[in-house]
Amino acid sequence: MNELLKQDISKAFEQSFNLAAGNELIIQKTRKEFIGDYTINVFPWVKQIRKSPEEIAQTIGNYLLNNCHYISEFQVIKGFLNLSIRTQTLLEQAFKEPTISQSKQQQIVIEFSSPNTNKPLHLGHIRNNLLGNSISLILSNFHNVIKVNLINDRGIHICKSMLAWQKWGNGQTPENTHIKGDKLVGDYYVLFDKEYKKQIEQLISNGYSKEEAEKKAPLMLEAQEMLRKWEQGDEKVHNLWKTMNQWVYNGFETTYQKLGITFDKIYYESETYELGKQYVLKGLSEGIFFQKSDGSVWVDLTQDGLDEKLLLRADGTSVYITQDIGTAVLRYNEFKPNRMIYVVGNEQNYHFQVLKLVLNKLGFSWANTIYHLSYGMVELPEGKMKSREGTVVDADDLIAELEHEAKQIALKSGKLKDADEITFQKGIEKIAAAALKYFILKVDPEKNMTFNPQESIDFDGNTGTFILYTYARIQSILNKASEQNIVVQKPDAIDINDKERELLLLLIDFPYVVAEAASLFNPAKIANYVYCLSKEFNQYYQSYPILKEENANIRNFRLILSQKIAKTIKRCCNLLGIETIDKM
RNA sequence: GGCCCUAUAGUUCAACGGAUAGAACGGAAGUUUCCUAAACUUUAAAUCCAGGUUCGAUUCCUGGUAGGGCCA
Repeated sequence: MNELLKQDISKAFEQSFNLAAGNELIIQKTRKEFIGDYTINVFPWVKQIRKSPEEIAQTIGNYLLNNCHYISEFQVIKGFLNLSIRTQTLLEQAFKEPTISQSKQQQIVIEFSSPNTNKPLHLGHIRNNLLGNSISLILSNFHNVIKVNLINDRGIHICKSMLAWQKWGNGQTPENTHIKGDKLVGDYYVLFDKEYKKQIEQLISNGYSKEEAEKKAPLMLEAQEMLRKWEQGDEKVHNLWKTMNQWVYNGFETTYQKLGITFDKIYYESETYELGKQYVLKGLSEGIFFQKSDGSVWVDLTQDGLDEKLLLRADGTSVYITQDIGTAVLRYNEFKPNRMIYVVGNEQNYHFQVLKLVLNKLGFSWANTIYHLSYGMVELPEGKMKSREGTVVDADDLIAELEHEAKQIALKSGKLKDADEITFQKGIEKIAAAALKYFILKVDPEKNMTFNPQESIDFDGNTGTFILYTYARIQSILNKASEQNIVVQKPDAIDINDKERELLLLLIDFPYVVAEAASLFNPAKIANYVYCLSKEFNQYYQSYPILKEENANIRNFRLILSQKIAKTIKRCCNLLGIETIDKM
């Protein structure tokens, strides 16, 4: 519809004013207080044409009315040209299958999640996972998408939890404690920190400076020793490392399943950091990087407006970026993607600038295909989540809490009471997941968002529940229709009311919304759209009978419209990684 | 100290440079003999400040202020 209008309006400008409308031509929806469906604004051309806005709009309007069969009337208000589309055309457009994309255009690798194996997943990870997953789903309409995860499974922080377990673990395992693996390991990480702090305080009271104490604390020295042993391939350390990491992976898997997240390929930092090191050393020998007197390797980015950046520590151990270099190369060689997307928080904006530059300097022309999909932090009302202060919102706890709340509401309202135990539980889980996913995804990714644990996530208003409810309502109507042996079929020529018109226009919008979401990497566009569609339908439902409409032709139309809306809601939900349910 | 990001009702979010800035929650007032009230209707309430560009600025530019982040 949009394209068609654009073409014809461009033609109108050419024929009437011998002028290319160009990029200035923007079609928007007519505001509700005016008559019309689509609006263009002729102000941009007033200077060139040297006529009044009203005159220009009038001319274009006349041209369209005379030359385009689908325009039924137009109105000019100031510089705005409001066009009305023939109902028949709207019906055709709204009910045809949306052609989102014909062929897979590009190969895209998208990395998201990227957890550390020393801590359980929290709300920040949830945002990352949901964004990555939804964007993959959206892009899959246009491209061949490969979802990858990079697990940060090595380094000093991992050794800390290993060391603590070794010292104080008493042979605890997820099996014998019934504690989820990632939680158990996380507990030991916290324990390390606690004991480490005690040692620091002890040393300070013995006259050490804070800095000295932090370096000299025996626990820290032991952890560092463990890391060295790990890097040398010490068998005992490696066995412990493998065991504990496996606990964590099992734990993560449970959470991923709850969120409906899967990956096509998992990379481990322990398998890529050596490769990264090789490239850093290669760059050093080629004079791309330089070495400081202590032996550390750096890259000078002052020419590019940045600082010098450390690539390899003095003791030869690698830093974050070292392994990112290795992983990028590995990934490129494996998939030869046209584009590599990294879904990583905006705290790492600088890091990715550096990564791109470093890869460029190493001569990888594909470095420019890297796109850092940067998203804002999830904050609490009192500020950042801090694990030390215990304010981190744990992913599993949050999901459990939401399920509990959904259950209470369902029991109280008597919903789902006919369902058997399993269907009921499944329904609750899906409702809770939808509420969480929608809550996170409706916010523009680049913005920081606030999460209030007390108020938690709403089940009323602009929420995932509302969307699911609308869908279930329509399913209920359609089920009743089929019970009454009413066949949903195309109606004959029909007059439609304003609400129906609004709904048709929204349906026509769907493919454009998906395209916009894809080009902006922004699932919030889909979320806003589906909310708008659901709200519009609920209002419609309230004011007009659908199944109970007596005129069979109108009833037919209303049923087929409802069916189409349900289908579109479901599509949107699926793009957000949300599963719909037929009853609630 | 250098660089980056953000700023919209009491709160959480919308609004390709376009018409009277939309919603939700919360507040106030209503709607169940009728297709699911997790819904619907009515109502009060906002663009951080000062300049600039433009026919037109919440949106773009400059300078403040406040918050967040990154690099030392």
